[in-house]
Amino acid sequence: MAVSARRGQPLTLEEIYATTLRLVDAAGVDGLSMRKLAAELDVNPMSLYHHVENKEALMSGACAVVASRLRLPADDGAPWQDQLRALGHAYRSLARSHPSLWSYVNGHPNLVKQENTLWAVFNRILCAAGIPAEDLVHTRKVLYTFVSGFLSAETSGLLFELEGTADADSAFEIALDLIVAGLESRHSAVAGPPPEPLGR
Amino acid sequence: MAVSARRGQPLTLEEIYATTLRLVDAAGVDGLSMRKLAAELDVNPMSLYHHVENKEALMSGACAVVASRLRLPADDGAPWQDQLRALGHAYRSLARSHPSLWSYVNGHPNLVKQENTLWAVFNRILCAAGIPAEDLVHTRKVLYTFVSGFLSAETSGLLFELEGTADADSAFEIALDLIVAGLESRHSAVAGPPPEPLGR
DNA sequence: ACCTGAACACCGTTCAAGT
DNA sequence: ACCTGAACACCGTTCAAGT
Repeated sequence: MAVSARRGQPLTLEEIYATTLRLVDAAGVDGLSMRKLAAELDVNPMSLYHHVENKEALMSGACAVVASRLRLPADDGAPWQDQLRALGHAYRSLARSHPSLWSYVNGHPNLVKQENTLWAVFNRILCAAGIPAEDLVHTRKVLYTFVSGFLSAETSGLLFELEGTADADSAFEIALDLIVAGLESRHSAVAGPPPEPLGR
Repeated sequence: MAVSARRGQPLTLEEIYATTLRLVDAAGVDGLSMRKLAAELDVNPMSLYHHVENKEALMSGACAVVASRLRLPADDGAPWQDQLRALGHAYRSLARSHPSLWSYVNGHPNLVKQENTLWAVFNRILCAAGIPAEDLVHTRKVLYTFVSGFLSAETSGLLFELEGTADADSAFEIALDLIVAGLESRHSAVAGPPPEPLGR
């Protein structure tokens, strides 16, 4: 055989990550091992190390594949409240696409480095909400932890059932309501014109 | 020897959990194994199984020990805003007492079952905040995920430095500000003196 | 270039045996 | 009652060897 005794074609990163995600979705992160992954790919366990440095890099790559699928809402001129909610929904649908992976990375944040594009969109919306520049970074971080916390609880099944989504759906709306209301009352928001920085 | 060839006295659950917490604090949850714990206790690895069913039960017990140390603020008649903030701070100090354990349980929520007393205090405060009964459960769950998310990010070092706590401290105040403001504006609050819109 | 087998240093856990 | 040693079925990873 030219390439392998067991497979007709060489391994690719794409199929490695795709199979990783399939296994994690099926059996959770604890149910994934290099050896099981290799078996699923019909390959010797050690072959994986020719494509991926180690298990941590494998997980990190799988996270990057998922993160790249985030569909950031464009700036359509809608009120910042609507744009913030749209961003929240986009993020939530990403988390729900791979629940086990998501609840895992929440405890291993070094696995994924957030893309600048997400922060840029987030900043733009918070500016439109009238958040003063000096509070922008802290406010963004806090809101990020809020929705991460909700999604961690949701994807791990802690507080809301994963099956009947109606409960979690309405809870997420309440979460967004609270965030929007909090931002509105703390900083007199201005929908259309550019934000005016005001002290607190 | 009456009890053991290596130790003068039998193992106790107290020292097992205390040593578990010490190891987890020092090396993280991944740095803990039944074998290392046994070595630290100067005991055969298999002796542990006489006191604890398995590793999951060990972790669950350690979590219960920590959770039992939560000092719930009493109802002192203060405005609900202050009581809510006090509850948040009590919870945060618990999380920060064992950061590695805390960020671990966030992804393994089945390890710890929340005590009714926490929910009872939480409910009382939200009632004082004027949350209608039909929204109470959802609102409580959402707020719980918010602070859990913040503390998960803090204890895992994702967004805030663990060393200089000033950054995380002020971020937590912003988080509480946002929550209080969100509750105030959504439901006309009805407790004690009128709420003051600015936190700090 | 890509894959493999054997080997190493770890795991959690079971079980029969010791005192 | 409490502890132990040997053993089993797993891990991630290294390394020299194969094509």
